[in-house]
Amino acid sequence: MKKSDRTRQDILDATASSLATVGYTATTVKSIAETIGMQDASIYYHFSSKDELVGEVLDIGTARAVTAVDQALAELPDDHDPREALRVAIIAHAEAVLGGGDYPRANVRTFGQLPPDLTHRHRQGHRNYGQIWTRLIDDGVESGALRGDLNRSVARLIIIGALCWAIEWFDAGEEVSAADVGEHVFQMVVNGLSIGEHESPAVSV
Amino acid sequence: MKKSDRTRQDILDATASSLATVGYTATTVKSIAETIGMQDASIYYHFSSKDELVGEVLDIGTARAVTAVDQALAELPDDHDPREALRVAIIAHAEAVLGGGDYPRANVRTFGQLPPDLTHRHRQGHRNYGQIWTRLIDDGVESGALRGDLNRSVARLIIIGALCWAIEWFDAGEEVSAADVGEHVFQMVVNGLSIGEHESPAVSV
DNA sequence: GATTAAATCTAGTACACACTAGAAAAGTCA
DNA sequence: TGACTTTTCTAGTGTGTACTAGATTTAATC
Repeated sequence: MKKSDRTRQDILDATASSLATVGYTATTVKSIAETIGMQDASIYYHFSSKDELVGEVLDIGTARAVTAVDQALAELPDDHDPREALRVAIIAHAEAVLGGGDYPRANVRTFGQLPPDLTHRHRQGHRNYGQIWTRLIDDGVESGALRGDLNRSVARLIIIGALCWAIEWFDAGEEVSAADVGEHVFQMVVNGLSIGEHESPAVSV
Repeated sequence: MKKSDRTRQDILDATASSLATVGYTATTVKSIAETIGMQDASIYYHFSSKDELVGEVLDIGTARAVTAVDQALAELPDDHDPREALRVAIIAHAEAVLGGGDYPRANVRTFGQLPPDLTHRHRQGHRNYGQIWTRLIDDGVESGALRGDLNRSVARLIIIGALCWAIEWFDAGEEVSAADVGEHVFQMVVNGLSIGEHESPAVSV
C-alpha cells in the first residue's frame, strides 16, 4: 500500500504543476505520465479518468487556499480592526495563489477553461470561499469601518478578481513579491489611490 | 467580391461569439461552420487556419477596446481631474468588455488559454493598451491627485485585472450593469472602501 | 445562354487525445 | 524459494480535431 500512495501523490503533484503552468487543455495524461517517468496508461491504475484526477487537484487547491486565509485570520488579535482582517486575508490569498504551491495556482489558472462537469463540481467550493470574504466585508460595513454605499457582492468579486488575475502577470522572479501584490490590492481597494479629500458619491446600485 | 466579404464577416462574428462564450479549445472550426450553416472545410477558403482566424478576431477585439477608451477620454474637458480620466477609462473598459460586443469579450475570455504563437502575436497589442493606463496613472501621480508610494505598474495591472476578471462572474441579465461594475472598480480603487481617516502607510516596493 | 471565376461541398488524411485489455514485471510475505 | 498481489507496460481502440484535394455547385460576365 506504500508504493501506490507515493505514485498517486507524484501524479497529483505533476498534474497540479502542469495545470498551474500550461492550463487544462495542454495538460494531457501523456504529459503527466512523462514528467514522472511512466506510461500514460499507468495513470489509470490510480485514477479512473483525467477529470477525476484534475478534480482532485482542484479540491486540494481550494482547501489549501481556504486554510491559508482562515489561518491568517485566526492569528489576529481579538480586538482587530475589520480593515486589518481584510488586509490579512488579501495577503494570505495572494501568497497562497501567487507564491504558494501549484495546487491553488492550478485552481485559478484553469478557471474558465474547465469542462462543464468540473466547473459544476467546484461551484460549491467557490461559494464557500466567497463566504469568507462576504463576512469580512459585512463586518467592515456593519462596524462602520467600510462604506456601505457599494454593492457588497460586486466589491467582493472585484477584490478576488484583482487577486486572481494577478496570476496572469505575476512573475515570481521579479522584485515584487506575492505579499507585495496583496499589500497593493489592500492599499488600493481599502485606502484608495486618491490623495486627500474626495467626495464619495453614493453609487446607485 | 461581395459574397466573400459577407461570409468572411459571418465567420469572424461566429468565431468571436464562440470564443467569448466557450473559450478557445471549445471553439472548433466545425462548430463555427455549423453556426453559419456551412461545412467546416469551407472556412478554409476564407482563412488559412484556425489560428489565423482567431488571431484576426482578437486583433479586432483589442482595437475596439482601445477605441472605446480613447474615445471616452477624448470627450473629457481640457481641465479635467486626473481621477475623472481614470474613472472614464475604467467605465469605458468595463462597458467594452462586459457590455460590448463579442470581440473584446473574446479577447479577455481566451486570455491565458491561447497557444504560444497567438499569445506572442498579441503581446504588442496588450503592451499598447497598457500604456494608455500607464499614462493615466502617471498623470494622476505627477499632478498630486494620486498617491505616489505604490508601484505604478502593479497598480495598473490590479485595475485591469479587476476589470478583466469581471468577465468570469458578470451576468448581463442581472441588475448590475457593466457601467456599474466600472463605477465600483473606480470607487474602490481610487476612493477606497474605507470610511474617514486612515493612514496610508508607505509601501516599500 | 455560354464561359469563366468564385464559393462551397464531399470525402477523405493524419494526428493527438482519453481510455481499455491483457500480458509482463515488480514487490510482498509465507 | 514459491505463491500471490500490486503495479506498470505493451499494444491497441475510438473519437474528435485541424486541415487537404478535387469535384460540384453557385454567381458573375460577356
